[in-house]
Amino acid sequence: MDYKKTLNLPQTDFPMKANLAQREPEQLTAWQQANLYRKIRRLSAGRPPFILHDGPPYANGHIHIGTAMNKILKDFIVRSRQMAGFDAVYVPGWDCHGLPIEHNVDKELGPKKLSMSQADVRRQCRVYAERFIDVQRDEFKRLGVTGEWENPYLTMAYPYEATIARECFKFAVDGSLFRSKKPIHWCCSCQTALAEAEIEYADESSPSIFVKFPMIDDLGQLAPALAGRPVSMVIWTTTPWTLPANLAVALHPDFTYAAVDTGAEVLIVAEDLVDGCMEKFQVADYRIIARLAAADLEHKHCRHPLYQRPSLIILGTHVTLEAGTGCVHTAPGHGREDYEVGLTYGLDSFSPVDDQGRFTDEVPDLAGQMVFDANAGIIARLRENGALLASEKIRHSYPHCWRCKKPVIFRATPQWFISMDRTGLRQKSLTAIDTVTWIPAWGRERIYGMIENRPDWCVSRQRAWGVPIAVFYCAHCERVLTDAAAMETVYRQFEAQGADVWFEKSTAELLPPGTVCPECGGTEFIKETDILDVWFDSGVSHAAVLEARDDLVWPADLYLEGSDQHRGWFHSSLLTAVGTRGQAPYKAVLTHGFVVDAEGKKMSKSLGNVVAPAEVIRRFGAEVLRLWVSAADYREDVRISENILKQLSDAYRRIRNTCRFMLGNLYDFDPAKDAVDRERMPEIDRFALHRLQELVAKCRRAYERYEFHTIHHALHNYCVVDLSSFYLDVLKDRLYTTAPADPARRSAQTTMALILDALTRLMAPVLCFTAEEIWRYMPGADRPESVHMATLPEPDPAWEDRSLAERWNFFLEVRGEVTRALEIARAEKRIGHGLDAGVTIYAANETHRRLAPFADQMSTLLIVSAATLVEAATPQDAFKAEAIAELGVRVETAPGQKCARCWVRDPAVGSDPVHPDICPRCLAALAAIGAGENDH
RNA sequence: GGGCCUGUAGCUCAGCUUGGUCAGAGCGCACGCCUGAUAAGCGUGAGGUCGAUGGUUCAAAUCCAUCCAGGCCCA
Repeated sequence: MDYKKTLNLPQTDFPMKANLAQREPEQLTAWQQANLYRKIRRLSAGRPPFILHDGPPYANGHIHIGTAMNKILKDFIVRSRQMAGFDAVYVPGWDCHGLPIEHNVDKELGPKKLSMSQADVRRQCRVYAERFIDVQRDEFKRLGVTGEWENPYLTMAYPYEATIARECFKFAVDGSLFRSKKPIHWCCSCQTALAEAEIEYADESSPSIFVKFPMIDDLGQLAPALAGRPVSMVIWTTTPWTLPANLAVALHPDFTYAAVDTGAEVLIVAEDLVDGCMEKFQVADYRIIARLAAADLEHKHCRHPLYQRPSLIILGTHVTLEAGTGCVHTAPGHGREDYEVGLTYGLDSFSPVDDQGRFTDEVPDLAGQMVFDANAGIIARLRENGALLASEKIRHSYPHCWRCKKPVIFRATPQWFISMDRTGLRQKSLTAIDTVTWIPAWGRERIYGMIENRPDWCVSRQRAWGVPIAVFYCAHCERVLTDAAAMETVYRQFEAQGADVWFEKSTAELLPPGTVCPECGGTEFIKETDILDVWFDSGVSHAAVLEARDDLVWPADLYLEGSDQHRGWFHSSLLTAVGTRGQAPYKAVLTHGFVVDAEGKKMSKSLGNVVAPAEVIRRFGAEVLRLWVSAADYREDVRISENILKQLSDAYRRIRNTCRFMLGNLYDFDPAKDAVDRERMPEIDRFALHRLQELVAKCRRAYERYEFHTIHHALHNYCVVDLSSFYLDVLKDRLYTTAPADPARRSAQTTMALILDALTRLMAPVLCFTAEEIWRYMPGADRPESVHMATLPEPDPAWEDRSLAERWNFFLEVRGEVTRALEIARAEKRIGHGLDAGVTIYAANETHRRLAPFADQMSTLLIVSAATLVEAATPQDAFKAEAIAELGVRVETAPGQKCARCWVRDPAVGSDPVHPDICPRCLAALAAIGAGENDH
């Protein structure tokens, strides 16, 4: 007889092979058709909100692996908070304005751009951004990320643009917004400001000159040897044309400066550079007559080499010994570092150069000359004055305009700033930082240091694609118009027609008639045409999104971005919120690291180690990508490689198969009718469920703390260690060989159903596709239609039993010793399958006492045919346990014949005349099934 | 050059706060078993001087210093 047909072997259509790349899109479509997202929203009405506010990615190009990780992490949080009982609305956003898009549009337009108005160019930029929002939206959805994809926020949406303008105006009203000159890259040929990204570096030949700045103050007090001597600071520069704008000479605070007597005069240079300089100046005979600390020279004055005006000696850490003299010519209007250091000494950003690069009337002797052309004349004048110590040519890397390829200059132009200190923004922000939970905690130090030290926020850009700094200033008194009612009429127009109206309409058309300057009574106003830094755009998302939408709350519960955003979005959001509302816009800020390659190196095209999310999805599925995100401790940098993805595929298959096995054994189980009460369950089932509670508790805690890698390891370990290699393995005999409705079998099924239910819910935020797939196959009807409408399991105290767990954990240790003994017998070819074996377990004293309760189920639990517990010392020839005292194992071939049905060896096999090849246990099962009697 | 952070088996992670059974887990690998989870399942085993070097201590993966490698942000 074929007894196999009388067994309850697993049956399921749940596929072993996931075929993720193909099936995931089908699942996404099914969710969409079922309107799952809306159902979840309706289901959550009235629940407490949990708002993760999305930091907007830039609407340009395809998503990369880092963006994918960021969005997947957000999805874990949104889904797990949703399933934890919150109403977790997630509104994704896009950052739409800014230079990269404007550049790409420029490239696409080519020469056509020249004939287009700014408004036309802006329209093209808008179309471009829309295109990539669609691309990225599809890519994000493909990752399984849920949210308001049909209703995202866009920084270029008209109401959003109006909010940007209004928030900016608030800074104008409270006096934080001011204009000041600051040096920027400027192309004299294109007559335009250039961003760093628009600069190309190329080798250029420049003058290299060493110039004396005679001391005005006498240094006799610092060094008697200098009293009454002609003393000069010596500077080096490669841009002689900036000398007319010189206001200071900078020294490094830590360097020592040498006063070098060359006979006729005394020159001051950094001590370490004396010999090199003297060689350059062709001074053979010299000696150091004094050494001066930089700090002692600070605030002294020397004289400008061309004009009768002083130049201040200042200190700055940007000074180096790599070239020159260690004394740096400082023109705050013509250099970035010069400007920064100038600010701390209150120096003016003097920049007597016009839009075309010609000197202005502020330099009468050079007025009208192009700066580069002026170099020769300036050098000649210096030589005449006796101020020139050396002059040569050098080739060095110099910035050029990306468009016209001509060399660019640094030139101070009027820019708009938000002051960090006029209204106490810095201090208020620092205070606000400590009301926020920073995860990891060092995030607090990082942003605190940045806010503490940052300069005023330069918010103006001389570009086309952005939101204007929508303010007017009085043509008469130059003050910013702060008439809120008048300005509100402008912002209403933004709301209705977009910020484009600012560029399309005249001042008179924008402002209500009769608008008067409250300061001076003037009636003429000038419209500012600079646009805002895009960091301001995204920085006010808390106002444009959190405050504006009824289903969101201010402040957000959480912001989550890469650690670079301490300088970026966390930073700009903090400043705009504190400046206008006095509080941080977030309760907590979570940061993740960057995705790096197998060696921990950053990804770059040149290294060829870039991993594209689309490629990972195609080969492994989004689910494996999600598993990768869940497995890593994202607070540090996260590695990705072929090997790592392979490993996660294996882990995925293990989890999937474990669930599939349980599904296969639940094919005839109806929880409503067949479930078994705890009181009637065998201990091992109760132990499995106790362990499940521990798993649930651990995962809930980890979700709470956003520690997803803990969940991944716990889930995987539970599937492998608790289920697959122990509980489910032991269960097979009970599930397969007993009668279908045998209470023991029903108990096993009850246990598996409970485990599977909890497991599926626990994995749902991470493995959103697979959890849903399992959910559809699970037995029972009393369940939400989607796992994503369900809640996370909670640890159920009814299933907890610590003393039982303690007993069983000890038994598991013993089991480990027995498998070791079995392995030895297997290696000696005495047994093959474990069911070939009969074991005798020798235990004494305490060990025996703890093992005794397991005596009569030992063979089942060890999956051997016979197991006898003997209270005795371990005989010499038996296996002696190492880790457990007074425990030994003897392995022999089990007595009797192998039952043809259950494969367990039993001396009683053969005793039944009708079924001579099966055991009494199987006979009873056959009787219960009602099968067998008429089958042969 | 500065600020913040990281460095435990081939891989992903525990352990480090509160120094002394703390050198662990799973995967992978090797070998074996099974063929009633089968492009599955079970078992056993090998693998790390805890980035390096100094120091503190009776004792350091765990505390301190320096260095090396790497990341983010500035310059």
